[in-house]
Amino acid sequence: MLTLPYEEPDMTYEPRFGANYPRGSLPDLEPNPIHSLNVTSDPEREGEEEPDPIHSLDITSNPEREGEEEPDPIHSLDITSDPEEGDISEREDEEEEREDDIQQDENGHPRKRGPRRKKLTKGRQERVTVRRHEANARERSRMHGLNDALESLRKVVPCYSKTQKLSKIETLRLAKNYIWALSETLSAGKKPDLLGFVQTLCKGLSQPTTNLVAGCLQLKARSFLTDHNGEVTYPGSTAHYDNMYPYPGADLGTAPGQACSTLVSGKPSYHSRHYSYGGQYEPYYDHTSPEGGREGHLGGQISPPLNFNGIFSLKHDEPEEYGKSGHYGMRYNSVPGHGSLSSASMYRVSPEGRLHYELHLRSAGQTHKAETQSQ
DNA sequence: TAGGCCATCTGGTCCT
DNA sequence: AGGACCAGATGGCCTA
Repeated sequence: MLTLPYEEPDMTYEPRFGANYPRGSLPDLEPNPIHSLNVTSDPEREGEEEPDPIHSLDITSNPEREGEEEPDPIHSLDITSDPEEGDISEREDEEEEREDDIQQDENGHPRKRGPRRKKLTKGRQERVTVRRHEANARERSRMHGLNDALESLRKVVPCYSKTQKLSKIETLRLAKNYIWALSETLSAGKKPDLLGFVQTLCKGLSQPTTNLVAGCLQLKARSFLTDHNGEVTYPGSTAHYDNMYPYPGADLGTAPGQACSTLVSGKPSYHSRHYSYGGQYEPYYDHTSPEGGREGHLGGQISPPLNFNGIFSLKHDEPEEYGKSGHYGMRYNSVPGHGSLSSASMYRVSPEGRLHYELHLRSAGQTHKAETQSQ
């Protein structure tokens, strides 16, 4: 629901292997044989489940089989080699259990020929099962780690709510936009344009996520919606701009009405939304968005314009306060006496506490306290 | 009920 | 050889 087709050029691709069988081409499955581990295909064994035509184990690691035809497009169990085959008694055991090739498949077509199948011994079957279970556990653990990292990411992107979590894909998109927006701010070397910042933040996000971010940022989503082409549209009134965010004029060192009046009076457009914050800065949105607003410049490459030979430092205080409220604001804080804009600070504000993010730009000859703060 | 999102299982490939 | 990584497949849950 949250996810809309994003601007990834093409999400479809050629699979590396033959795993993507058209579902229609598969035989009808039992109600739920899906993930069972089938290590035998002996149809005579009573009381056992039907082999899963999809996920049954197919171990064909015998290098001698290279170049042979695939034994079966569906992963039927076919264990044809075992590194431990040197054991004579086991070999005899296998010889007994070796089954003749089934001459016909279920459709009456002759089966492909290949190495004669042999059934698993109990011990080997157990080993296969154990290895599979271990691999499953590792995979679960790996995915949990991935999800943990994603959760960490959720907490540092501008909109975080425990009650309404961003989906994975939206989290990544928002994070990318966030990085982009911050990078633009840094590369511009001037105080950020709030509206533009939020617009960049919401580029390509789904409507629900845009609304969520808007809610978090106390903005009206419609004021920075983008159209189908990724262009920002302003559907009419701008009257609500001045209550989009509680503009911290004091924090910015400008009169409260100063920047806001620019917001209201100026018809903002994505390419001309340069608020004057005192009028001392040149327009800096000469390029646009993470989503290819600069045709021919990035050539489809989506990467933030981070330069300056600088680094980010993200100071995230009191994370436990985070998420206590679903209502956050964003404000920017100038540092008195830092007219050079070597440092820009940004807050996420909740009623309970203020989270202070400081962006420190280290450029030639500049040293900032970020370096002295523990990471 | 359809669609989105997610967790999980699974097997192929790559890497150490 | 074994683990990591990846992507396909599937079912469950939730929401509009």
